[in-house]
Amino acid sequence: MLPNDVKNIFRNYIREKGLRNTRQREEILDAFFSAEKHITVEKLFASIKAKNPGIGYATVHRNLTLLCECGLADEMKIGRQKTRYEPKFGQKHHDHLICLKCGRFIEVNDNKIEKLQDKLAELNDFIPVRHKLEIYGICKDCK
Amino acid sequence: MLPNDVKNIFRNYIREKGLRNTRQREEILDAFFSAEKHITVEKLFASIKAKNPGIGYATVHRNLTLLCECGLADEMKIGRQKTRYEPKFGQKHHDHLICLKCGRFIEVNDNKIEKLQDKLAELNDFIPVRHKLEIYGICKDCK
DNA sequence: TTATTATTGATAACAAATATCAATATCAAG
DNA sequence: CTTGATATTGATATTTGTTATCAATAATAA
Ligand SMILES: [Mn+2]
Ligand SMILES: [Mn+2]
Ligand SMILES: [Zn+2]
Ligand SMILES: [Zn+2]
Repeated sequence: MLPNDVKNIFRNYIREKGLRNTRQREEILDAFFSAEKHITVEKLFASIKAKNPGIGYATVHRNLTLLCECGLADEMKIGRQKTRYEPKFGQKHHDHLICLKCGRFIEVNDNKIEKLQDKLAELNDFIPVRHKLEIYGICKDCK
Repeated sequence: MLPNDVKNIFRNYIREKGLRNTRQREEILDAFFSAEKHITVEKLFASIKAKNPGIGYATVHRNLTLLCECGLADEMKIGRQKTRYEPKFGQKHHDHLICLKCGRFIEVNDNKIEKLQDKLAELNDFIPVRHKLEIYGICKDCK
């Protein structure tokens, strides 16, 4: 079961925008926060469809977009792959090590790197807003 | 005019693979190394077509792929944007600051960051192969 | 010069993301 | 609890960027 805070963020966002809550929305929210991180629409759709064959792909897609809008999800594009989504709630920023063999995502954070990035931006008279650091290589299980 | 080394790398690669050199290939090579960095197929195609209306989009695309294969170009995907290509010849690795307003790419390199990345990978029992660091924000001309 | 076959350019096919739309469900108001 | 306005859904069409196809042409080696 997922924290009530998460549900409330979503429900409040929906109400505030004059939208409506639906069975599908609750299902998608639940499934998304229970599923593997960095999931594609396709996979999330499949997992929901297993229990609710009536669900539509477009509905899942649309609601993932909504989840991004209200800050409960982040969209990520890795190379030519399909867009992935990762649930976001009360966790700080992180970067990824991505295994070239098995595709595993390892979440990492290095405060020194983050600080140096800010320095680097400043040095170039550049105001950093967000960043993406991906290290591709071979994970311990694959070597 | 571009260094003869570049032309030779391309020509040698072509010969070694049993391929053939063509007027279009020379044109594309020239145009690519004269054009703005981080260019899309579409833009490169347009710039070539201005002088040679007969050129085909697919030909430009195919040859950019060839250039990547022989190490004279790097492909880069930024979010949902079209694939970009950047010429590569005798220059070391760099990362990018990307302006959210004007789209400008600023090339940067920070050796400390690179070292820390390797450390971070090692700490996770991960063999780094390549990485991508993009810092999005506002460039000095846009703020 | 000739034969072989890689290349080209036009266009078709493909895949992912998004838009469309009629049927349906939500929910505020009475 | 109805009812009416309208947001949502699910099926499918459209769009977009990329890649494949193929007949005509051009590049190379013999
Ligand atoms: Mn993550
Ligand atoms: Mn660059
Ligand atoms: Zn792995
Ligand atoms: Zn700018």
